[in-house]
This record gives sequence, C-alpha cells and structure tokens, in this order.
Amino acid sequence: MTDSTAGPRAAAGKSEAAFRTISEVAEELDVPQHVLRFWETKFTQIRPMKRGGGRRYYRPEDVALLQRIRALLYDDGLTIKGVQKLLREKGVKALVGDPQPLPATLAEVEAPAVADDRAPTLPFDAAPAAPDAAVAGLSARQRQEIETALAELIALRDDLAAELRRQEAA
DNA sequence: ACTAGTTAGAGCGGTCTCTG
DNA sequence: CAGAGACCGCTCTAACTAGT
Repeated sequence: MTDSTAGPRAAAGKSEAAFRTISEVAEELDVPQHVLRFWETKFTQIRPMKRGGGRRYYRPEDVALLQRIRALLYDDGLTIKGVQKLLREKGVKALVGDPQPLPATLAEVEAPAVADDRAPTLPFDAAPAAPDAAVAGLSARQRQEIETALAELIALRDDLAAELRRQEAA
C-alpha cells in the first residue's frame, strides 16, 4: 500500500530504528494486518505505540517480538497459548534475544542510525537522564499519551535527519 | 467446545488535488 | 497560501469459518 502516514519517510527509506506502520510490519513478516491485530489481543507483550486515530507504530523491538512469535507459531508449530506461556516464563527479552531494553524512552530510541554522524547537531540530545523514574507514577493512559507524543517527535526527527542528509548530499 | 484466524462494515484521520 | 472535497489507509467490533 501507499502508506499515507509514512509518506516521504517511507519513500526516503527508513533506518532499522525507524517506526513502522502495521502495513509495513505485515509486509515484512508476511503476515496479514488483521493477524497482527489479532496477535495484539492475544499477547499483552505486543504494545505498539499509538498515534492520533489509534494508528499503530511498531518499534524495532516490537517487530522482533512479532517475528519471534510468528516463527514459534508457524515454524515451530506452537499454539498461541504455548507462546503465551513461553513469554510469561522466559520473558520477551529471552525470546527475542535482545540484550537491550525496549526503547520506551526518548533517550533510548534516539541513539541508532543517525547517532553517529548527525545526532550531535540535532535538537533531541538533551533527553532526561532518567525519564523512567519520572513516569513511574503515571497511569497507563498517561504513559500511552507520552509514548504517542514521543513517536511523533521521533518520526519528525527522522524526517529532519533524512532531509539534512539529502541537502548535504546535493 | 475450543482455537486460530477471516470477513464485513461503519467510521476516523491523513494526504493529495483542485479551486479561488 | 488556504479551504474543500475526494481518496485511501487504518481502526474497531462482531460474526463467521475451518480444523482439532
């Protein structure tokens, strides 16, 4: 599909760290969109950020988790309950094999892709040192709203970084 | 009956194009 | 440039199907 929300971002090509829409994740995993939404209802560990209108934005870690779930279901022949049990017992990180925590904070999501060459000149460097502590007392809804706003900021940052590189290359 | 999807439909939100 | 409208992608919910 032509992802209207991704627009120029998709056309310019996303970094590995970029957020993905459900259609992009569906294509990448070769799984229909409705199945991704169905899995979301079955696995509480799948928690894509949501923007206005409820649109999902999947972090790279979400995609990795979905890939693992897909492999367990389709390749290993496990049932959803089996995968749920596995997730409960071993945790997401053990399944995905990702030593890094989910980038639930701006500081964490900020790092990849453009960090090496561009980040020092970009405006998001002054992220709070320990935002996790700051949000510890917030409600789930408040956290969701913050994550949503965060996703928008990061998408904007990606756009700006890409545009900057285009202009420098020109 | 239970599991794992699949389908359909109404409505929302973003983008694009046209017009003034 | 700004507003209007069309178009398209996406959402949610509920009902349905196929296999075990």
